[in-house]
Amino acid sequence: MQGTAHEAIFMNNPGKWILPTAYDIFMMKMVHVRFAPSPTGYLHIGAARTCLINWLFVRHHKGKFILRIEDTDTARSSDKMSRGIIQALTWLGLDWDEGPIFQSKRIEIYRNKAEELVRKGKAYYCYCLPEEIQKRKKEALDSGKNWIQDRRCLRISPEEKRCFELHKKPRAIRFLVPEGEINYNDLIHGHICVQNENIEHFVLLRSDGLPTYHLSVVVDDIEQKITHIIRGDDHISNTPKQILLYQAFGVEPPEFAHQSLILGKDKKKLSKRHGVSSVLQFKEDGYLSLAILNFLAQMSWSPGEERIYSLDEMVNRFSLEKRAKGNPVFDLSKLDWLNGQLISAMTADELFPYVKTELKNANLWQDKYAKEQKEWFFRLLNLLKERSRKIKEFAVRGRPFLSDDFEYGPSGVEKYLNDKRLEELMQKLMRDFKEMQTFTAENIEHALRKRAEKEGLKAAFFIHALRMLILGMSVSPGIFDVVELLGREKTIRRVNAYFKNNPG
RNA sequence: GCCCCUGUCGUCUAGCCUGGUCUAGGACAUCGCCCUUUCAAGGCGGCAACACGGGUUCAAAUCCCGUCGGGGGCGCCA
Repeated sequence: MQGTAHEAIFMNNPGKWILPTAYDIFMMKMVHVRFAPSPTGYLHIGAARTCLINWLFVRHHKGKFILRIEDTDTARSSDKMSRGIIQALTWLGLDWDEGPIFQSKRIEIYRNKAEELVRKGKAYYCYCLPEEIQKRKKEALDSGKNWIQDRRCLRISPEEKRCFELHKKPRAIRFLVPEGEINYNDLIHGHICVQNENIEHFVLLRSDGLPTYHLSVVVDDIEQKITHIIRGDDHISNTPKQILLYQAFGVEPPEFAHQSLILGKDKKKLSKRHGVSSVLQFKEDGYLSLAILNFLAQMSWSPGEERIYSLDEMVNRFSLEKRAKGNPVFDLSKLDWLNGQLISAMTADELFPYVKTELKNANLWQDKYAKEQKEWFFRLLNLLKERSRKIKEFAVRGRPFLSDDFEYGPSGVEKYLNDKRLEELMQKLMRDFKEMQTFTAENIEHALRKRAEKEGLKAAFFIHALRMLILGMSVSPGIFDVVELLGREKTIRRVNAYFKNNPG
């Protein structure tokens, strides 16, 4: 009933309608979706994308979003990683309505469910050691046979079994895969069919009493009334196993949607190997969360025009059916562009907290930028934002504005500060600056061009040299704005200081 | 080896379901020009793709079959 009704609503298949009760309608409309990371590492970019897709879907359908931490692999999971994942999600702005629910606190429940399946004859005890199975698997494969699972413990004699139990031989619980085939309709891929004979008798409960992924995920998804499971393509082959489990528990399976996997440049599934860092590393590197979100969302999805979308806009436009099936390759150049677009479009006010953090890290921050020099500081932000692609660049490009402690770029010195008459000419320009009534960009430009004309030189001669002298770099915002912002006194002081320290 | 998924410019994608309007559109990157004071930004332009082979059809990127390529899975990991 549930599945059919969902199909009717979400697959646009009105032919399948049957009359639901009021309760059914309520349940049908309430989409329950979960994001279930495993805290065996930081939240990496692929997982963040999965979370985003789930989040967009559930917000679009005004459902409930559950965060579940799948930490049944006690050896590899850690609290620290859980906290890191939560921190990353918070930074991205992907909020949840329930949880985090830790599976490690529910072990007893899974254990009982596994035993229940054994009692029902849908699962069985397996006394094989993992090493034994591995050996048998290798032998089968080496002799050219296909290996699924030899189901040895299904056939052991009662005597043998009694003996194993007597000696307390460790036992796991395996699922007894019935004959037949599994069909399901993937919301992204369409119809998928797998023969049960190709599904191994997978383990539900390990010999140490801890559940495996398949068991815990299905038990939780049932209990938490998950209606849509949206995850990576790497789970496609797990889905039939899980559907089998739903059937064994007598529950209608939810809808499944498997989305493409992000690939590295070598076309392999993106992983730590590719040096692609955690979500939080992107934050460190000066990316804005909205840029990351746009970047991730627009892999396998095209919301329309090529631009930045707010989360609300993405939520409105989102649809699983519009998702592309092919695996996208991870390429930072678009992210950089997106980030640059965002920065340029931000107001100084919006930029302020980000840049403040960055400047603090670079030891360039002073409290006066938030107080008496706030207006000046905002002017600086507006000048720098046009040509910045990452927040980090504000510290680099902004340094000579904020501190006298900066370097002179050697190639720029070589190129623009080598003229024999430079000092003399610059002193003349500085005199012009001193005589100026109001020190504005307009007046500065006028004075500089006039000076150049008098000396029979191109304005560019003064412009490039002046930029090097006062900023130490050959790249900056428009020089007249720069000089105005830096101020008359500091400009003259820097020019003089340079010649004093570099005589001749 | 077996099973499943997938295949449009270098990259991200639109188009595919509902064949003709596709000499395949956009964006990023790249190249060139303009603007100019450097770098960006902006404007204009260039390069660049339907994996291949069969079919169906008056007509195929679009439908069917096959081949090849790519990815994922085949754990007492999740």
